[in-house]
Amino acid sequence: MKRLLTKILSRYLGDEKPMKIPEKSCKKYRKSGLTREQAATIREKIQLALEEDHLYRNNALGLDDLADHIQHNRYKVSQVINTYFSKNFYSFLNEYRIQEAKILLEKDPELSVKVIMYEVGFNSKNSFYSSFKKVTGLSPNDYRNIVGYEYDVQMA
Amino acid sequence: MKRLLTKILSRYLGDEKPMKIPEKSCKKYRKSGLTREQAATIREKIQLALEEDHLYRNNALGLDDLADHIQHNRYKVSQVINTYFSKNFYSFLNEYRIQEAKILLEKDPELSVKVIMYEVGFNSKNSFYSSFKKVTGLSPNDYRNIVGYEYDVQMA
DNA sequence: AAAGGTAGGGCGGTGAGAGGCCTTACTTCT
DNA sequence: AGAAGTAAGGCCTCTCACCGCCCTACCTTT
Repeated sequence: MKRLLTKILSRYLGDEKPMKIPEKSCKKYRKSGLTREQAATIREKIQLALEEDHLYRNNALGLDDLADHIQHNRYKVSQVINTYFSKNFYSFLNEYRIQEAKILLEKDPELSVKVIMYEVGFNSKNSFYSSFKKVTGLSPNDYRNIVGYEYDVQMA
Repeated sequence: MKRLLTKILSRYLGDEKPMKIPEKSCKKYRKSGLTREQAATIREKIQLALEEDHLYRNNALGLDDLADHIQHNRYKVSQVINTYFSKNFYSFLNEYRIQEAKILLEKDPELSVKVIMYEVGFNSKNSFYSSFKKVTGLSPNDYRNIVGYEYDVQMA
């Protein structure tokens, strides 16, 4: 348990997700024929596709599939993700997966890590672990334990 | 008419379409994860899509649509066209269009060039003319006249 | 005036390279 | 022993910058 606490101190503090909005992305838009309005539309559709339709649960989802789903050109979809969210496609996609994984880890302690991994759209342990660590700074089980611990603290 | 004859002499002679098969394309295949068997499969599907389904008549056809139609990754489809047929997507596509245009020009002298152009999948004069010239060496009307002329000669 | 033909701008395709995913195999922890 | 986590390597997808084609609009020819 001490080990976990040191992990909290070293990595989990101040982890409130910067979620930085790009400020000088307008210049980039000029490079291709993508208007700001169109970019905003595409952005919303992308978010709907993931948040409402949970496309990320499809473990074979690719950029083409997403572009298909929202009926927009793949180049533009890629560009919007890159410039607006400052991420590449997979990083963007996986954050949704990890987000759901975190919820499942907290909500249902009986679910194995493996089951959760498949549930949220990953196919392999390794991908899941590395993505999870990249986002949260912790491995899935550590995260589960720490969230449980913090929950206890708040109760006390 | 003299002008047409000089055009025949200068550009139309020996126009029997080389149709060169690529010989050293194996090297390129190694670069990506595309096996020769897969490439052959994709190649056949591409040809079926165009020759049987006449996809080229769709005036908005893009690489993505073709890839969708035959259910293969767009990069692989592109690679097969590039390496196997030694052409880029549009050149490849347009040869099918021009091929049908030539037939229509010969078969039905009443059809206007514009109608034929739309019929075979082009949207603009310019694209049609330049593509047609690239393939046949002549403009559509010249081609029609020359073919008619040669036909008359053969009759005589 | 209508058909044939020619020049710029934007979208789409291309190719090389980076980075992520997946597989296999190994180590650690319970 | 089984589940969790890590590491290395191959394959595949995405990305970025560039190039080429298609389209709009304007001349030229008949």
